[in-house]
Amino acid sequence: MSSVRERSCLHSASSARTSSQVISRPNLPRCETGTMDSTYDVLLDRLQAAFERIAPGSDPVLRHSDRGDYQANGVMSVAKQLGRPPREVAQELVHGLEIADIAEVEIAGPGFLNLTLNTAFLEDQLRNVLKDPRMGVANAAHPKKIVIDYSAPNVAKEMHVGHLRSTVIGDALARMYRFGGHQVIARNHVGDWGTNFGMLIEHLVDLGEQAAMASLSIGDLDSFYRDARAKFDADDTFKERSRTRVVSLQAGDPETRRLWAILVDESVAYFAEVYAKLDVTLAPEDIVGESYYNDMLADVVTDLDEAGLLVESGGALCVFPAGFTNRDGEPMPVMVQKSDEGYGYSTTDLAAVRDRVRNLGADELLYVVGAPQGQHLEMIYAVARMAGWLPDSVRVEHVAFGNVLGPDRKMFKSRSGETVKLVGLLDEAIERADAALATRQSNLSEAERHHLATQIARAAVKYADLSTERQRDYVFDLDRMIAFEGDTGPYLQYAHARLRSIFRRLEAAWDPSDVHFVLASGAERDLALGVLAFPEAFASSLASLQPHRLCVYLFDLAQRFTTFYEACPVLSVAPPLRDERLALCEITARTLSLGLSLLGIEAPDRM
RNA sequence: GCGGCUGUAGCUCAGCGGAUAGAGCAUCGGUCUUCGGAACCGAGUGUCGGGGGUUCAAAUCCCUCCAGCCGCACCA
Repeated sequence: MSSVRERSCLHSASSARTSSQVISRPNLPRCETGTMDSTYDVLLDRLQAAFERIAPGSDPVLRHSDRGDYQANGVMSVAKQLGRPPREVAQELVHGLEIADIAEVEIAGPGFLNLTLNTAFLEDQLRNVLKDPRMGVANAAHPKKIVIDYSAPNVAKEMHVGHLRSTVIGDALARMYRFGGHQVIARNHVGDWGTNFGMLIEHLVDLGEQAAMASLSIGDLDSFYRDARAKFDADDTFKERSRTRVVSLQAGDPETRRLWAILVDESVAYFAEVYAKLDVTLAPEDIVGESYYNDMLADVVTDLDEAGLLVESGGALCVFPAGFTNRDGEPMPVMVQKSDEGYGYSTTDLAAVRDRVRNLGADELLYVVGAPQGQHLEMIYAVARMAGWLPDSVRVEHVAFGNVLGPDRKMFKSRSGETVKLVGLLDEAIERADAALATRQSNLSEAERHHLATQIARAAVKYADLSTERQRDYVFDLDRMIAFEGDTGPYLQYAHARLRSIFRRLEAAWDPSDVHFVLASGAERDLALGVLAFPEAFASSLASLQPHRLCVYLFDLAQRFTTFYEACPVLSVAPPLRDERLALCEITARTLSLGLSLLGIEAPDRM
């Protein structure tokens, strides 16, 4: 029944954050170039050199630790491999480890290497970060071209919470890839083609162009679609007109195309409003909808035919990739041409793969699409590989995500059982943030307050979506996500605003180039270690295509800051110490701001 | 039936082969004449869905069972 392609599905579950251990990853992609090496990379280099001498190819398994700052867990497996006692191997490793200038090493337990970083080394790293706008993250040495398919709303249909997930996750990944030094090509695969357009265009004709445009331009897309659908189901004459209209559309009839363009233009203008409200980077030129591939479809089928892959089945032309069976155990088809000779979305998706690899030169294809599309995409990849359009050198990932659930833990629906409009949720979040701001004494103007409320609301909604592991479903709970305490976007913004406020109150100038880091207290040291872990968190988050890892890191950093903030006065202490603490604040503020920006979240200076 | 995802504290969730499983919320108790209290500190609770297996080491990998959600050709 639902007809327009629903790429971004609704539904899924979720999760939390914690202390620094979660940051560490084995085999992180190296930060290849840049003005400085990240703390993790420096440590890993030294350890790898020592491990290499004893067991070539072994992994030190470097992780954050609560026993030291870091721990290397690789000794035990190396010992096993060599058939020697682990402690003995650890001794030998430590003996050959050139690391005294950066850390102290202690062998513990069965053979763990606990590493405690020297203050002098931390100072070096902090000074580097202080003057590095990239906060220690290097640009990729080998930039790749990444095509990210995300958002994908449908023409003449409302954007709902499922589109929220695709849009927010896709946008965060796009920002992260760009920051990493890669070239991102965003592809907003808008549903602007297909049999539904017969009915939509006829409905437009019935309403009259002006009335239809008025209806669409106020964002009343759902009722437009619903009314068209109702007529289609109830009225055989209308149904017949719709079918005829589809044929005209596909035949390129100018008048039909003109009417179609009205629907597309009005919808695209509406999408642009939603994107602006969400503050996502998607631009009009990123919209490359299904219709774009229309002219390539016949060619796709021809290519498949020439490759000898086509099979006729029930009058339709299909490809049967190996390994996919239906509920009767029979092979499952990818139908590339229907029995009425029309094309379906599979053909469009194949054309898109071909276009993105062949014409755009993509090194990597990402599909930020709901989890239920998984099998479909797998089959598309399989056929594309069979056809030679998708070489092994091109990485393809389905960046799947779970559903957004309502309070009842079922698919998020309004009281009347309809899908929930995305703009409605955003507006409600803005209202709540605005009301909360209004209760605090502030000298903000109405306009300033509304702007701030919008920033907070976006942070609340986006962070709630991003901070959970993608594949899980999560419950959309506005109260929880907009709370200013706990693991929320507004909490992170607040931490940042407090930091900025310190600098506003700073009366005398301070010289960042002449700061000495003593890190005398635990809170200062913990904060320093926190900021220095940013490159790891970023690399891990990007490599796994899991923005929630960056969220977990930022929340941990914010907590380290507030602990520091309680324990360590900044402005009221004398210069050497004051400047050190100011520097820590400066680095922390910039790291929070940068990290949030990579998630598509703004960090206002005051709130 | 086949395939996919999920199952960790009262609730929402981190934990991606390592040492005593961690956060937030909620609860209880503290701090504070606030560099912005939208804060901080402390306390408690766990058959990591069950059962096998691999491993020096398993919430984590493999198998199996249970529960929930989702997908499986002419809609996209």
